[in-house]
Amino acid sequence: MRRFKAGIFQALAHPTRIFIVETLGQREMTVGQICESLGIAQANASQHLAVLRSKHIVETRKEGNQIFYRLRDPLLDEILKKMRQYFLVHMTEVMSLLNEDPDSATVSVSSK
Amino acid sequence: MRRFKAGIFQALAHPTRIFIVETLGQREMTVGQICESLGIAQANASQHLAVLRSKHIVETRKEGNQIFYRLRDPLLDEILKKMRQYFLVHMTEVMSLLNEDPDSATVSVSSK
DNA sequence: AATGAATATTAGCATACTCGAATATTCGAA
DNA sequence: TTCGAATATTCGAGTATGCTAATATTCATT
Repeated sequence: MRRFKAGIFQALAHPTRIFIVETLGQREMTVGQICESLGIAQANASQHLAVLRSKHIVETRKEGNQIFYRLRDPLLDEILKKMRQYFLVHMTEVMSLLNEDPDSATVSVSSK
Repeated sequence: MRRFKAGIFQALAHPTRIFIVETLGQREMTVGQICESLGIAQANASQHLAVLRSKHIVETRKEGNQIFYRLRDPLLDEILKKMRQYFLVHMTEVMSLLNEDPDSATVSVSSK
C-alpha cells in the first residue's frame, strides 16, 4: 500500500522531525532533551512526537516523571543514512536551491 | 541542511508521486504512460511531475511531441527499496492503521 | 500558417499542516 | 492531598497542498 509509505515519508517531511529521528537513531532521549537540543518549545516538540508516534516510528519508555523516546526500527535510520548520502551527492544543487527561491518549480535541468 | 532532506521526503510524501518514482526507477516513461498506468488526469500528473522536477528528483528527455521522464539518481530507488522492506516488516500494524482511522494519533504502543 | 496531440500552467476551492498560547494530564515529593 | 515538573492535548490563525476545470504552450503534420 503506497499510502502507508507516503505516510512515513510525510512524517519525515519536516526538518524538526528529521532531526528527532536522526538523533533517536543514536540514543534514546527525553522530551526535555529533545526540546533543549533543538531549541524549540515543549508543546511543539510534543506535537511532532505525536506525529511520529501515530506512524509507529518511535517508541516510548516511561521513567518516573519523564518519557524516553527511541526509534522503533533501525531501518529508518538506514533510510536517513542513504538520504545523507544523497544529500552529499547533490550538495551543489542544494546550494543553488537554497539561494534561488521563487522559480525553483520552473527549472527543468541545468542552465542554458 | 535538514530542510533539504525534508523537501525530498515531502516530495515523496504522496502516493501518486511514490508510484511515479518507483516506476521511473525501472524505466523511463512519458507523461501519457504515467497517466494511463495510474488512471489519473493529465493535469494532475503534470503537477506531481512538476513537484518532482522542482526537487531535481526526475529528469526529462524530449522526443518529438512527448516528454520522457526518468529518475535522476538510483539512490532514491534504493531508498524506496528500503521503504518496501520497512513496509514488509510492519505489514501487520499497517493493516490495523488502515482499519482504524480517527484515533491513530492517540495510540502509544500496543493494546493494554 | 492551421490543426491536433502531448504536456504544462493557472485559478479557485477544499483540506491538511504548523505554530504559539492556553489548558490538561501524570507522576514524584512533600 | 497538594504542589511542581515533565509531557500531552486542544484551539485558532496563517500557510501550504491537492484536486478539477480551464487555458497555454510546444511540436509534428498537413
